Amino acid sequence: MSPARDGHGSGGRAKRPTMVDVAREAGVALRTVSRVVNSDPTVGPEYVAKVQAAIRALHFRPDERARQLRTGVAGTIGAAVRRIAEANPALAAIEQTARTAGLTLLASSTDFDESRERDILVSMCRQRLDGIIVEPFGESHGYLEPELDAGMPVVSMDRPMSGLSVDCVMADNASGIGMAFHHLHRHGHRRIAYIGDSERVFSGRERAAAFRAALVAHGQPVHGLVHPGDITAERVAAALHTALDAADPATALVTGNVDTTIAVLRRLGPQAASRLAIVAFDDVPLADLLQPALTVIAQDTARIGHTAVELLRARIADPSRPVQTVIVPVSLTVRGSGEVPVSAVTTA
Amino acid sequence: MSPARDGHGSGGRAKRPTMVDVAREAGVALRTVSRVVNSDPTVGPEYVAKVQAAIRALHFRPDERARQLRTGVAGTIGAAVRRIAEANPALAAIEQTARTAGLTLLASSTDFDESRERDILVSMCRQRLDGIIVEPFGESHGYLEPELDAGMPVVSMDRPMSGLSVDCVMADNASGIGMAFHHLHRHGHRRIAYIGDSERVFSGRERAAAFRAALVAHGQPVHGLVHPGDITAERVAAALHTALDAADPATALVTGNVDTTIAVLRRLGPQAASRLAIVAFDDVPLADLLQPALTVIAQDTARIGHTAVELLRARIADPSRPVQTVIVPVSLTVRGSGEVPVSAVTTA
DNA sequence: CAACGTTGGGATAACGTTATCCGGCGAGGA
DNA sequence: TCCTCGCCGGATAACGTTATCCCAACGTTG
Repeated sequence: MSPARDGHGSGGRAKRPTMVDVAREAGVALRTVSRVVNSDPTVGPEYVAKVQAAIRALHFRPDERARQLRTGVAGTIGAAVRRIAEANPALAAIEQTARTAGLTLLASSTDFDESRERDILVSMCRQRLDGIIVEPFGESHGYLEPELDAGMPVVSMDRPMSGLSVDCVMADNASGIGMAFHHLHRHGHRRIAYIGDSERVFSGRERAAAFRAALVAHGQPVHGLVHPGDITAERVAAALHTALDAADPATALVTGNVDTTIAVLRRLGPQAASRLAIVAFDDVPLADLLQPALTVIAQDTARIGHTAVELLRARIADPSRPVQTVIVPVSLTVRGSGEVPVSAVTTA
Repeated sequence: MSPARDGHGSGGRAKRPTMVDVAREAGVALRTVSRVVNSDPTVGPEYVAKVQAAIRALHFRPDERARQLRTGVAGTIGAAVRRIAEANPALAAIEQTARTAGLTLLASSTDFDESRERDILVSMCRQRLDGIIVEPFGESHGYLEPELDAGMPVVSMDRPMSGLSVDCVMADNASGIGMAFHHLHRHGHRRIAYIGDSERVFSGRERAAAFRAALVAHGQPVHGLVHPGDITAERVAAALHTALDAADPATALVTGNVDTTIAVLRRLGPQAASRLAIVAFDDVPLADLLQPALTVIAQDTARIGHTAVELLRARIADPSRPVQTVIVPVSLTVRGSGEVPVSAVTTA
């Protein structure tokens, strides 16, 4: 019922006031308004007061686009991640760190779609953002090379960027898988299976390889125990069947990422899941409320996100600094599912 | 190891090519380049080819900021929600719908902080976005009034915007609470308690009021059964104590939002939780993996997000259209926790 | 008293794009 | 053959801001 909205006579859009309007209102030069807006200290207090009064009276808000066009800096960095709007603690850390550094964050979901990823990155370049953090999905990022040459700072997160030498921060996948394996091994398990993401994806490739290495290091046969692939209900079901319904069934399971973990738990159901030792790579929201609570290899997502922003800021500050890759350690969080003893299976 | 990155002699930033450079390279006028970039059909094919070749040769990318400054439209809408980077299906729907409409989405977390919310909204106004979707948190949004007058389209989501007449889309809180109550009542429960968000928050207020109304409608006493408040472990524990350890303990529980639900489940622990009938307002990720699986009142988040974008687009297209509030129905998802019989408690 | 730094504000040229206005050129009609 | 009309490309003025240059006024000093 506010009369404000449908005013302006009929159809005439209210033009926003500009600095010229403010200058006229304050009876002052344009340059002075600019100085006040940028809180330049060389303006007399009475002028400052006059200008600020005019700004308030006219409800003036400087146009950020014009400022960016003129100064060249955006004060904004982009983040192209697989999914915003899903639990993504690294993105939360990025946002937090960016905010602290006085940077606006423009986040977009690549949505596991290579062409969408490209659209987003190109769009971010067109917007002349100060830099981009990307969780790369596709395999060919050659189209970014001219952008890098033109000085666009880029940091990749979670996996390196195919063919491009950019700063990168990622978790220690190999150690994490090793820790998971050793934990289960220490609890007596000898037949340990792995189900994870496709080896087309970098992290899926690294984790599967690390698991094979762990099997070999412990003198175990690899056959039938390592199941990387697309995360579909059918494929996960097939992998579980191979691993658990064999003559010599696995008594423990390592899952390779959040989606795999959830698919496995859904497939197993509460009964079977509680009789199997499970260590999941990546922490899962509400993992502590499951039964048994989920033992996980947790990435230090806060540090990953923070590092990504700091690498980007360093690159923005000094474009010629050497390219750097940061590996962030992972940690084991014991909650119950990874400590299910071997005997639990035999009693089933 | 790519030689690309540290090139450019020493310290000289490679200046990006502009349309003038492209025009010179193509031996053509600036205007022609602009027409090609905007795919204006009145350009001869051989000119188009020449310009496109020059664009490719120079790796030219038009500067979006300049375009926006000139044309006035941003092609971008803002979303100020409580948390990106957390499960937020409505935000996912907003992003999806915006993308389909050819709009870029700029999402930011207000983070339950009123001053941060203000910063974000003002910043979005300064960026002259085409419109803003906001999940309002604070109580005073008067500072947005001049923006509305200046024609900034705003849509509020989940709750109305205090004192401002803007389009709004939200879930049917009252019906949802009513459905939850009736569901539990139909399963024989007579002592049903409610724990939810603070009544300072609009939805917390609406849901608590609806629950009180349901109690009254069923001739139940209200005392000791309705517990709105801040969502802290202590407060939730106290509320549970009041509701469950009374002389006439509650046998069923309605939780008022996701955070409350999780806090309640954490406090109860798996044993107690499985002996109590629970219907949660708002669906929870992995709700189906809990034991028992969680029965919920689910908002139609896809529709809410979609509607928010559509309301915004309609407002952008016609700023003088009447302000509209859309209430989106909720639905009951039966999974187990809401169907625990009364006897389960007495056997404890 | 004149010359000189210093402080603080005014005109004006960018930033890179789009849009308005216009002029050149080939074709069709008288 | 000349005029006019349609068509397509070229100079130029915006969009709203910041930054460069410059000058007026003031206080200080030789």
